Amino acid sequence: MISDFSAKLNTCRDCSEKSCAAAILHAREIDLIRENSRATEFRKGDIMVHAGSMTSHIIYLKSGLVKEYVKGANEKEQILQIVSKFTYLGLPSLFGDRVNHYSYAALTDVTVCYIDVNIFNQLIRDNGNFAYEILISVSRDSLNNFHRFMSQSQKKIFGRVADAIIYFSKIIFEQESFELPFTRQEFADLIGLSRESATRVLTKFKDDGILSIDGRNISILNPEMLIQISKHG
Amino acid sequence: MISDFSAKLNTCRDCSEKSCAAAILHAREIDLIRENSRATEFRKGDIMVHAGSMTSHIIYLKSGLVKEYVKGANEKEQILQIVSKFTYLGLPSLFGDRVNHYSYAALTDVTVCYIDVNIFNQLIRDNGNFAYEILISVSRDSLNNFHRFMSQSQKKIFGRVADAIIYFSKIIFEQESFELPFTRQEFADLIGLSRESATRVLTKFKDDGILSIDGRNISILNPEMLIQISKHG
DNA sequence: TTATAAATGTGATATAAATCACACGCTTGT
DNA sequence: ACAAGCGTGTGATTTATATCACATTTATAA
Repeated sequence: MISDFSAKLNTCRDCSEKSCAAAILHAREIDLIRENSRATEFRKGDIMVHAGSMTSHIIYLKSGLVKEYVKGANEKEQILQIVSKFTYLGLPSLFGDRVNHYSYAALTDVTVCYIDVNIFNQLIRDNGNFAYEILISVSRDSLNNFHRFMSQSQKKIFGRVADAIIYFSKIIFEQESFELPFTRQEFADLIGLSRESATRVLTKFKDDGILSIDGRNISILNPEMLIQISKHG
Repeated sequence: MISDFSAKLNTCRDCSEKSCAAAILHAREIDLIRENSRATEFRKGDIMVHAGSMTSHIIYLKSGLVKEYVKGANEKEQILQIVSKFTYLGLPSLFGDRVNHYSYAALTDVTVCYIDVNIFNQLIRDNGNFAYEILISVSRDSLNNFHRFMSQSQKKIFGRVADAIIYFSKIIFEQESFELPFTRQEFADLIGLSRESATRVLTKFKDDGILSIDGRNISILNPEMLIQISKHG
């Protein structure tokens, strides 16, 4: 973590990286956040939160990409999702037992705000509209996780890789060309495959002219075909 | 569905089947619910909600057991969870696109209350404490789904069946002996197995003296062993 | 009751994907 | 510049679980 002595100077009121939910807050509520939050940064590769630790602050992601993951029994990593900016991390854990159920690690350099959980809870109780926005966010997450779950449990490896590529293209990067922010192993962990299988499918897609692949750089050449594969398998 | 002309007579204020969240509401808010809700019943086997349909009312489950499920590509059913009484159905869908993402079917005879979604949303916006309770509920659900997901994607069939048995014993029935409220096929659908594999594992557990099985009636004879199996794989 | 369908158990076989094994680049640091 | 170590591709082999096929039991209905 990079220490940041100017942190307390953050001015939430006109922060350009404010969340949709925070946009709803009254000026005095924003000030309450300002007085009880702290901006900081993480470097690519840093572990931000360990699963199992207690939550004292909620983390708001201002910029960068973060992976949400857990380690299973056999130390096998399952990546739950890639989180991009303007998102609160670990909301479901906050409203449960206050123990973080997931780990978070920075995939790129990242800037965040720590907000005291008691203040955050207070805002939810005091401002139903804020609570409503948070509910929307938690719900969207829940549905997304479910869709990933269905992809993993019902589709074969070609369908799953297709889903992952579509996910990056549409949701994360909003482009047909992008650079995967991680290794093949992590790509495999995201969709619950072995590294070798993931590789094999990617090369197959390359050979079939569906993708152009150069290391971590991927371009979708045939989006229709990709959608077909996603649907079928 | 059984028609119920006395429905409008429900008296939410002293309803003994009120949710934790509703217990927080003020008298006038409860009255608002009463004026905009309707009690009704379903028979065992009835489909209550079809995935894909629009949400106009939220369903509160007053008694009985319900399965939350979806049908995958190949018509293969994945059961997400068994929902028991005092639970709102389909909350994540409500705060998303208002389309039901899951289907619901009654596993037993069931009594429910329909509550107008606009009223429900209004209550959330007006009463942060109510919103907070709903958030807790959505979050708990989200974490539970995640745990089931991990069980299915990382464990082998013996571990998965063990998890399912523990789930019924601890969460649903709170007893070591219980009657499964569905067929072997549905049991398999809950943990993402083929019917045959599910059967085989159950008979193995029976032969090993871990369970006593008579049709749908199951008793746990060796809970420690079951936990061991769950942990290992 | 009898007939018909649905649910269940169980062996044999098929198969998708993991695992194993190893070669070939790239970094990275001394 | 070289060694040491990751990350990556690719073939051969293994394995867990689905699928198939069929017998048996249990429900449902006429």
